[in-house]
Amino acid sequence: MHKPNQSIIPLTLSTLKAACSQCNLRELCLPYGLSEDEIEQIDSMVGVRRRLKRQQHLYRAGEGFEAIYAIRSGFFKTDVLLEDGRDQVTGFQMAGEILGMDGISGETHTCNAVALEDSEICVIPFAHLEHLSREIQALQRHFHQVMSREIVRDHGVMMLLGTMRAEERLAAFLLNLSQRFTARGYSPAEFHLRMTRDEIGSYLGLKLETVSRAFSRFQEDGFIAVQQKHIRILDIAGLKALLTHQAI
Amino acid sequence: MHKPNQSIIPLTLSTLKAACSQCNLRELCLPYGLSEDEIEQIDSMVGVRRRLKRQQHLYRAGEGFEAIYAIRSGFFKTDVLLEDGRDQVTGFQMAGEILGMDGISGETHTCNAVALEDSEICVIPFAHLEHLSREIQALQRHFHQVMSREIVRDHGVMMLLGTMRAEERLAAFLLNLSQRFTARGYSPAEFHLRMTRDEIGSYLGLKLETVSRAFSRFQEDGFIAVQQKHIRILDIAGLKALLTHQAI
DNA sequence: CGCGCCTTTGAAGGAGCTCAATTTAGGTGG
DNA sequence: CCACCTAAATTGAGCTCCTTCAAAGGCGCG
Repeated sequence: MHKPNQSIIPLTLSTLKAACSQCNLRELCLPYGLSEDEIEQIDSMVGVRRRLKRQQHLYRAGEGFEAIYAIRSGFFKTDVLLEDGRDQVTGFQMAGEILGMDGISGETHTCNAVALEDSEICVIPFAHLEHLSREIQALQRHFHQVMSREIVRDHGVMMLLGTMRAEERLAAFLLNLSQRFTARGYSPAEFHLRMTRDEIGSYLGLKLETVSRAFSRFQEDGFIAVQQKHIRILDIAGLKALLTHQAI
Repeated sequence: MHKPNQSIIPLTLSTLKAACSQCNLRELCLPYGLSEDEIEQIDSMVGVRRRLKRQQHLYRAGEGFEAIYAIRSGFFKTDVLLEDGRDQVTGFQMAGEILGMDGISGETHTCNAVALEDSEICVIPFAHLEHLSREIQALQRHFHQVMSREIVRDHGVMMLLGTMRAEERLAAFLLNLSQRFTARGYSPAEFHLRMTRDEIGSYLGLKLETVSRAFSRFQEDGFIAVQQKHIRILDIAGLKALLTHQAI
């Protein structure tokens, strides 16, 4: 069932134990206030870990759905394809976030998930998750919240795509990244983009040239310092003002 | 807790019995193959019905979340608001569809739900739903699928907003409505739009004038016949071709 | 029957796209 | 370790599709 080109970390006693109870991303993936007992059960829910190299697919649209995935380290994008070849990046995901929920509704995944850097994920067989969340109320609630959060996030993207101009979209994008990096203990102001201008553009409904121009404009205006994929935010308030002070 | 201007249909024994087991939308709301016993349990999950008049809010962004809602009859829109006043319609919902899942992630709803015609909804207290889906596996699975379907739908809208030109967006919109009306036993080719050009435009990321022009263009080209809110699709294949034969 | 809201249509303007050329960075093999 | 090579990013110029602004027409509701 697993791809030969994806390295599987076998479930020894020690890696098993480490699955969730030892994981420093626990507060991102799991609810608070679980008992020792419950955490042990959840540990056993995580089937295997899997490492992916940059540009490897975690899953593809059309593949059978069996599990969802928690990102332990690394960075992903998800995208959907139209028959005529057009595609759209639907999201960028980082450590502690969940991938694969698009597959629950049908038998198969509806989008592709691709690692944008070498990454490690925890495989959570979905049948097992459903079984456990019938037993552990906090887990059930948490999973529902994770799915709902994805819906709310999508609404935000729809708002961005539907009503914002190019520079507002990019500002919103940068602020969102900054906030998520911060939540993971990284600098809010300085980070490396894992994706290309083209991928940013696809996500934001813009062409890569427009993204590039907006970056340059932000730099001229002193909001950020850009050097290729390296971003330093110099004026967070300024970026936020771009969003609220609606330019029509 | 309920709004004084919303009529509540009290839960008498007869309305209760009618809740799901007698409902002709059952196959849209609920999984197949439930036992008599399970359906009875689910019947009891539906708290009350509520009628809403055109333009009434079912819930508003910021209101506490307590229940999700199944549309028994009528038509709704959901929209999100930005601080600066811009808003975006995130969806149109019809009979058999579920509203309110945006509220699960936090304590409160994140969007507004407004009836676009006189409607009737079933209130499903969320705590009750979670309780029951811990007992009835098919219900649990079904609810997960409903949430996942919403995520997949949102991805489709993102694709539409991110990559399609105006006429493609409108064609996709009409085809989607047609397909959903068909699934409900209505004509695939002839229907009344419940929303204004402005609301369609908001949903599609276009201005109302652009929507109007695209309607006129479709009529000129013989794809549809429009008279205000009344739509008759004359050439479904033509509309579909607009989507796949990517212009550019 | 009149008023307001929704819709349609026209004309001009602009934001972002397309096409194209150049620069830069990162990876690879000698 | 350096030179090469290719993919990614930047920047410019012209164009296009959608928006904006404006005015007129139509439908529904009180």
